[in-house]
Amino acid sequence: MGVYDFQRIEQKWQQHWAAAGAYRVSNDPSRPKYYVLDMFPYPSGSGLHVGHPLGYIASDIFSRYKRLKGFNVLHPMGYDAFGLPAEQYALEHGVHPAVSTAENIRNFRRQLDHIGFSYDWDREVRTCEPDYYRWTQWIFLQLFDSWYNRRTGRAARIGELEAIFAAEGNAQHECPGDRSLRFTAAGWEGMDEAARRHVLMQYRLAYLDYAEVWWCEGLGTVLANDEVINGVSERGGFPVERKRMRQWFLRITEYADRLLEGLDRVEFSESLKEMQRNWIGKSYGAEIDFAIQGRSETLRVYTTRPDTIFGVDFMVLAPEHALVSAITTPEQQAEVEAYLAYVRSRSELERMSEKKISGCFTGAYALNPFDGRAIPIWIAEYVLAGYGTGAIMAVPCGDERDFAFARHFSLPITNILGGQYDGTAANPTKEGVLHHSGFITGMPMPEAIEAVISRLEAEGRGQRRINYKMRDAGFSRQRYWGEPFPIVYRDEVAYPLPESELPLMLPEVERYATGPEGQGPLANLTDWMRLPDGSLREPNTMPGYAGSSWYFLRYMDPHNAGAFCSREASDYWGQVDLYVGGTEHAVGHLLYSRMWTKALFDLGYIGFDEPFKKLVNQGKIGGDSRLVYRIRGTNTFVSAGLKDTYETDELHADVRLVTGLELDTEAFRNWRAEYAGAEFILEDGVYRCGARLEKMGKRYFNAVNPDDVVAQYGADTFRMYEMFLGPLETDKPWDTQGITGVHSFLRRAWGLFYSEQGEWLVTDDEPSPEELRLLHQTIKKVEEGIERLSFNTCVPAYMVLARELARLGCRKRAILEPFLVLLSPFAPHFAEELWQQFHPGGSVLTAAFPQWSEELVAEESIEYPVQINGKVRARVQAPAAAAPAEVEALAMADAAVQHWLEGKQPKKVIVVPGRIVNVVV
RNA sequence: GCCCGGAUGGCGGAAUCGGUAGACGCGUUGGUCUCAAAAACCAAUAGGUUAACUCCUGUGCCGGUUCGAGUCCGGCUCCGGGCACCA
Repeated sequence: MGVYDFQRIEQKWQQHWAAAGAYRVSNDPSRPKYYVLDMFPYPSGSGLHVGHPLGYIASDIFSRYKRLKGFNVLHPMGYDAFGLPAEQYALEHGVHPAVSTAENIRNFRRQLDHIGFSYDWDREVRTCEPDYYRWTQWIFLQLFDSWYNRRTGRAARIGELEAIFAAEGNAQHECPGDRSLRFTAAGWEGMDEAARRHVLMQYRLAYLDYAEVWWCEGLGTVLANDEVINGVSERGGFPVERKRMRQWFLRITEYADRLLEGLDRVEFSESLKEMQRNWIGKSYGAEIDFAIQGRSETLRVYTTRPDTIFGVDFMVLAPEHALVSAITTPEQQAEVEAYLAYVRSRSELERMSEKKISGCFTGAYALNPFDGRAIPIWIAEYVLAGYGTGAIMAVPCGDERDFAFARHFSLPITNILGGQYDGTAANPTKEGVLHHSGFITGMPMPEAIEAVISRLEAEGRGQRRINYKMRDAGFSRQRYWGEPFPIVYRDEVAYPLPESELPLMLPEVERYATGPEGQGPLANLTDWMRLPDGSLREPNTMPGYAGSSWYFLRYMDPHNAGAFCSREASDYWGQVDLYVGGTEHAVGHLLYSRMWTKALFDLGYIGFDEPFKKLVNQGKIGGDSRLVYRIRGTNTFVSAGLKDTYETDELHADVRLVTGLELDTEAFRNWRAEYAGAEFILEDGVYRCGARLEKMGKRYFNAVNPDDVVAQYGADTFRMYEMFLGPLETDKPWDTQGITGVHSFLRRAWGLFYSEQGEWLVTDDEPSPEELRLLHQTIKKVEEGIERLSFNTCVPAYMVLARELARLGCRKRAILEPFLVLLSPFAPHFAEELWQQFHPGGSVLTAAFPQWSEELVAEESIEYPVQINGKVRARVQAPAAAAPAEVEALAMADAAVQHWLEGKQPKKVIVVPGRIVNVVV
């Protein structure tokens, strides 16, 4: 009892909390709620290193603090358990993903439990459990059964759309899948079931479409862009081809504007909002129709700069553009075909990374809609088929890419910028006046943009248009370990599975190999694939982000067998008040979950349309690697200081074999078989390692396991130290040495309560004003620190208080009891153990966070620095309540001040109450 | 190239509203204790200057606003992150 026996204490309280269900939380509408969420982990096989729990610790501290402040806090944890790594492990080792995933989860849980988190484990979710993915499938069906009504700006039921079609056709509701699709009520009436379903599919929020993928016959699989090099597969060198395959998509593009607008209503970091805005990539411009010389077709382009239309010197089509074959002249035929063959051989990845200037003239000419000038039409891979109309008007004097292209092919360049264009580089300015530009000559550019669009619209040659970079999200994976689609196909038409048949269970498979035609492994299960009535199942599965797009809702009502989450529960818990996680999900998970939330809101299932009110991105903890230097071709290692005299190879040594920089050479020999016979060239009798900061991870042998740290110093020290390392949001290196400072703070704090002999030292004496002031200053600092998530500034506040109390010999209950409450979010086991002495059978978890009082925080007297002409020359004491005039009088009477004034009269004296006296001479 | 961040002792960092720069911890140095070492405890620790009291310089660089700038404004440099043929 005398010394701080953290091992005994922590084990005792972790067991006690678990047994008592101390962190169980109920949906209690009579109490104010607060929802603190961590991004749930993917349970990988390698377990946690000290970088992983950083965000979990921060959110745990905040949760505990909010509980002490009287909130009913929802603080859950679960696992994002479907995904690729488990399936690859299955392929290589034959272990069922469910088995390896369960094993990994057990290991994660064991590690988490040692750190003393306050999760309500009764609410745990696992995305791979049928009770969970049943609702992932159900939400997918809601998206399938919905369309986005652009007139009301929200999703609605597909049945409503059918009624509209029957009444008036689609004139009021442009088809997002095919803008040219037009039909009347009579047209709808005339369609058969399959045709109608086909039309509806092009409106659905979850829809089926054909999309191009790389198909490799030799491997019998679809390959990702990065697996294709120079037209052959990276593995095996088999040829690949573009193949259109049926894939599911989410129509997230319909939500682009609301995803942008919603960012103004949430507290995310500016950089993260910017990432999302860039990803969505909204741009304002116009579509313009160019006539093609001698042909009836028109060429439609998208541009953000319609004002530069008189500077168009050539047109460029994407190689995949539908008009290419039609407009190519016989003379250019051979050249165009050769170019298309070249483009087809290049992967998307190469196309984007190499950025070669390449292209080919089609022989055709477009006509400028205003001055009728004939403009050559080229094809080039720098124009992307998937953006805008897949065709551009090139203005080389104003666009860098067009300029480079014109230079490369020696095309003439028209100057519409006057003196703003010098002929050596394009000038993309939007501030200037147009030259040689017909009816807009002399007009400022922003004005000209409007003038051109108005005229185009009046003449029916173009229209205002907004474009987005964001594409609809691919939702099919040719994989096994994911949610099966609750869909059946009859005559190639997709129908939803009835709700009563959910969940559609993921069937067992013998092997995880890809199915025929690039389909998922499920396609190998012919019995499962074909239903008794002859309809077919969907062989692919949903992507990893399906389950993670709504998990924060399930925590609110995790055992509900009748709904994904009752409206009652989601109305009570509402938005996640604080969401903590890494930036790696900036444009994936965080966009998808925002979209799903908006769709569920539109359909009336929840009452809010942004899932996360405030988001904090914790920084990464870097690893401090240790390097050893092996003389090339030998098994002899040379100490860092002497390495330059030899030719060496740098290798990583496990950080656990090194103290400071000194290598335990014996342990190093035993570490791995290849080093068993290692020899060492020492300096000053020791082997010194080199050091480098890099990512913490297995491959650098610099990962520090929290289990080891907790075993040596305890969970409370570990928690405090992780916070003490620096601001939550910045990247910072791990330094195992530094932990002793925090650990000895806890030991000293323990010493305030117990003597070394184990006597309880706390008294019931009245605290002195100084002691009260110290306490209240600390309460204030800690409260303010936690509120603005500056956990790193709280730890020094505790340290100063403990030091000062020790100095004063203060062991008074009136001070130490609130100190324990203050400390409990950071060091819960420590606080709980000592709290027992004050409240046997009670718990610090249910205490109230102490209030600080302005009166007690205030000093009796304040020391004012006195600046004379900007330099601090003296300090004077003044009563805290002194008015500025009194402080000034006291300062002027001070001998040191008079000395510095050298008899001169001050011109001006500024007294900032409580702060400073400034004298200008 | 574009868009966001950031730069403070030997190191991690603090300074919340424009008001004593360097809290707190690590490391280092010295001391106490010890046969010795470790641990623990105490003291010093931005740089320069001084026997000392002092004084000067100092928050990436240049300039500005202000009685007063790490903090605000203008112009750079470097580092980190994101996006990248999106017309």
